[in-house]
Amino acid sequence: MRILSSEVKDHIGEEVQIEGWLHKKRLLGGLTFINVRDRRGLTQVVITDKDEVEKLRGLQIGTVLKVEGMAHEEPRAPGGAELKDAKITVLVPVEAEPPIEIDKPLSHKPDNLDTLFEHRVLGLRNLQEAKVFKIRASLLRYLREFLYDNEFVEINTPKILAGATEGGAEVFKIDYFGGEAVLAQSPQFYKQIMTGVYERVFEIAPAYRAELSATSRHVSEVTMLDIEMGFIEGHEDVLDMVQDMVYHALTKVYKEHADDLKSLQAPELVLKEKFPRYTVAQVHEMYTKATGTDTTNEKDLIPDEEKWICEYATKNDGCEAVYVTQFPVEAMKFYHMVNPDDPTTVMWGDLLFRGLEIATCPQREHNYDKMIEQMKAKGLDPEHPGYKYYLQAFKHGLPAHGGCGFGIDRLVEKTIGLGNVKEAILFPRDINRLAP
RNA sequence: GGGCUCGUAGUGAAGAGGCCUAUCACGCCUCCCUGUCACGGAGGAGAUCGCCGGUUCGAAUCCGGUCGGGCCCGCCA
Repeated sequence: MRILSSEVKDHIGEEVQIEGWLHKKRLLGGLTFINVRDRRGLTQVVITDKDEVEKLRGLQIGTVLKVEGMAHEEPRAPGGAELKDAKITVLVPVEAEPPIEIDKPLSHKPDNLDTLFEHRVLGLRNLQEAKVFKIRASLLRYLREFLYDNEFVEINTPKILAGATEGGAEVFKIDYFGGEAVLAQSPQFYKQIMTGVYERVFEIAPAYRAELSATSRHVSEVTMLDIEMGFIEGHEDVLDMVQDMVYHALTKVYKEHADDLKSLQAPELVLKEKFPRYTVAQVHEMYTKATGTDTTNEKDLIPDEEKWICEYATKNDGCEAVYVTQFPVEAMKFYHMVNPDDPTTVMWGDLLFRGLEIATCPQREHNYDKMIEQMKAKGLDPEHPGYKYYLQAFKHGLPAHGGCGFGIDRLVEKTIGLGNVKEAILFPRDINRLAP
């Protein structure tokens, strides 16, 4: 009967059996230590028998082993317990030398990322790399937990579409039984439609962006958390919900994974329950005044402003997450709602965290006639098949609603303090990488 | 798409016209070592210095091209 690494200490004085991967050998002559890795972590095994040590000869890191031995309490062993008088059985022999190191931290220098991803299959077995994706899983878990607790229904929408309609990013064209289709760059239309069913919905799914962007914050396949909620009383309801969700997930993860985050050298979390909010115009004005670079005519924030306002908010508001609201009407998409109190701005806020935009949170125009009007103003044809089904939902009644498109990869990157969004993705896809 | 950068054993780095028959660390192989946990010690194998061409008596090093990365901008989340 197999027990796990974390259970060895509960079986002191008993003959136990563990199974896992050979993680590290340390031969000290008459005494050999090996670490065996399983899903819970490492078990230290002490081997003194020459014949048992000889079984390990030529076997590389990654060998799948069964180890039977006596569980001993041992203060000198990691975790306070180890296996002694061990008998080793090789379940899957491995003779190939791993191309990268498994038991020492891997280089994450930008110049070495290509090697990191080239050997990703084995590099992910590195304990430090594995921690990144455990933390990612926890973030997703707590985001989901918050959304379920707030009556959001999890949905799945199609990723193969007839044509690009959301506007914005470039799309991938694919061959669809001889015809042309595109990969979804956002589930936005579908989630808005679904507010007509459940009021509150969310989806965690990939989105595909064919942008020729080669930066530390872009990939071709991203994991998006898309949220949409109906019957809002104003844009603030959306911002509050997303804020509370992020606060919930980050504080939980920082508590649960304190040790892992520390070993990954993640920054200390500086967060307030209520995130500071500044308008785009305010940020432009403050940034221009502080740096001398005039951004007052920019319609969006420039990347350096995103960094600057986050540093400003951390210092002055004690919060690394900050909302930038009221984007200028020049940047608006046809589905945005114009600010009723100020027609030069749109009900649209971006959530920034540690210098990077991680979510965009707009309120949508929900009035059918106004939508048609706004589409025509943008030169779009409401009769176009790409808009037909979408508009049907409005025609038959959608409440005031808004939501967010939330970049999971970027959240993981910034939570851990990584330098490139790709480091937060198991197998990243960018303009020049499609494998592994 | 534009600008700027970088390609040296499996991995990470040093070398910046001759001292290079290319150095170091990790990993690998052999040997020694009974409490290691980045174990330690001795030895060994492993690189046509991304590729092509040029300058030079001489090129890892300088120049041109090419291929492949990276960073930033634009675009975008």
